[in-house]
Amino acid sequence: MAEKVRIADIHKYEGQEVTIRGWLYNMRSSGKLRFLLVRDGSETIQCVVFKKDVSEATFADTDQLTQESSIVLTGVVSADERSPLGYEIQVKTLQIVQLADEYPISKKEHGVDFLMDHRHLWLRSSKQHAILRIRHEIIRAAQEYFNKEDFILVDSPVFTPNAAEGTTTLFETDYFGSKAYLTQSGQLYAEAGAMAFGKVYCYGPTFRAEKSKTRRHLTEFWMIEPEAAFFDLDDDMQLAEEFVSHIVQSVLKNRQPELQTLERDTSKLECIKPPFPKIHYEEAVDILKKNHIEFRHGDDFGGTDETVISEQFDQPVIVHHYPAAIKAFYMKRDPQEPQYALAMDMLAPEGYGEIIGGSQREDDYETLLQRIREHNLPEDAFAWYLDLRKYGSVPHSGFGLGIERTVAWIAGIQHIRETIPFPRTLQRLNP
RNA sequence: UCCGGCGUAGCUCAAUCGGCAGAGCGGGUGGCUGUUAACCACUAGGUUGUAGGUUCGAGUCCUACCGCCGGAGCCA
Repeated sequence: MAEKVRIADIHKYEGQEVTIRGWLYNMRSSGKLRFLLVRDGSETIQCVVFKKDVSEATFADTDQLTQESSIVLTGVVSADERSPLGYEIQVKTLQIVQLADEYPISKKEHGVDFLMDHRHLWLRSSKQHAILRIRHEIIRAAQEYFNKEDFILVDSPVFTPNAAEGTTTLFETDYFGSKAYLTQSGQLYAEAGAMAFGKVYCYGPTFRAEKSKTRRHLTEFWMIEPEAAFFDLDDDMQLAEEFVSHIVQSVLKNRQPELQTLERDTSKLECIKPPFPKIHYEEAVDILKKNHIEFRHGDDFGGTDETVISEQFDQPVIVHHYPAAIKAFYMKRDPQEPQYALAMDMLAPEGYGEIIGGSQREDDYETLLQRIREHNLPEDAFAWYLDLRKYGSVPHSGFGLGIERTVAWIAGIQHIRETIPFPRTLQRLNP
């Protein structure tokens, strides 16, 4: 009985008979020869069927095979220079598990909309494999970093009774007769966690009902949000830069083949090491002025503005001290210059935009209550949040990192919709 | 919501000035003992997004609608 092996491990079995289980990626035939390209999720390998080496029934079976038919085959592993993997399998027996119907995704070009309609099948192709493996590595490395730094995972709820920030449109749902909203951030709950555990993070999906139609937007995206007690804005920025460089270096270390598949210029990633450049909002505005960009002082930066600012640097750049007027109610103001919030955004290089938004939080009860009133937010819904300022309030800070934008940047993908298995956008809820 | 673009075979596209709707891939049949998006021959496959209009004649021009894509605003 041949050992069942993953194709990724095939190099350990040269000269031995093995069984692999997978799907037919492609087949080429040449008279009495059949070349089956078989993938099993871990890798793809060419399997050679010689008519004289197999039974007549087995050889006849290969003629029926269609793209993506599921098969189990047994054969001997042999080294071969002509194979991209370095090995191929000389087939002895072949079992068809299921003969696939005509497969909609051919090896030629397809449009994005067609591929997205078949996203459940598109995930099988090599480019999507590479992207999602990099996504996996980014999430793994992010959790590894927080674990190493003694942050505790304290997840936030998805159903919430109120908006974290009054401005953004929320998805409304019926919650047994009353209204509930899908969360747009786990931050407020992470703050409660930080007061309980000191250092925490949450990781989960977040939802924005904004009608944004750009390559940087999804209606459902994943965010990882650390929050730490006794952290000021400087501590927060230092955490952010060390966290992001750990993620980039982990991808470089563990996902080289995937980066090559995507033809990513890794020299742009190798230089990502702390410290990152940190500039005041006013310095960022000066950069826009020098580049003759029309910009109204006091506004937030648009997509083009972000690109121009980030192009001045090889590394991600952190912009801090935004005008308080354009920032969320919970952000603490700078005591020296109260017109500025102790806020910071991290902009990814190469025009990939904002990947982190964070701040030091307002920790004074009266000030926070006043902000809630100024923003016309329901006081009773925030009673528990205000409690955090009544029972041992301390300076604290945190940030949120958008997973999909980070994947797009590190993997070098133009459009964010390919960085998540099943994207949800303004126009797409299926599959 | 606003601005711009595109809808032709299962898929990706072509069709000159308004004049017989085509190719490649995929499917089917046959051939080939080392193929690398294999190749060769033959073959099936169409309400040109929908509705109306102009014209001897519309894939092509006009109007409306529908769908999708890109960008702006807003944000991670």
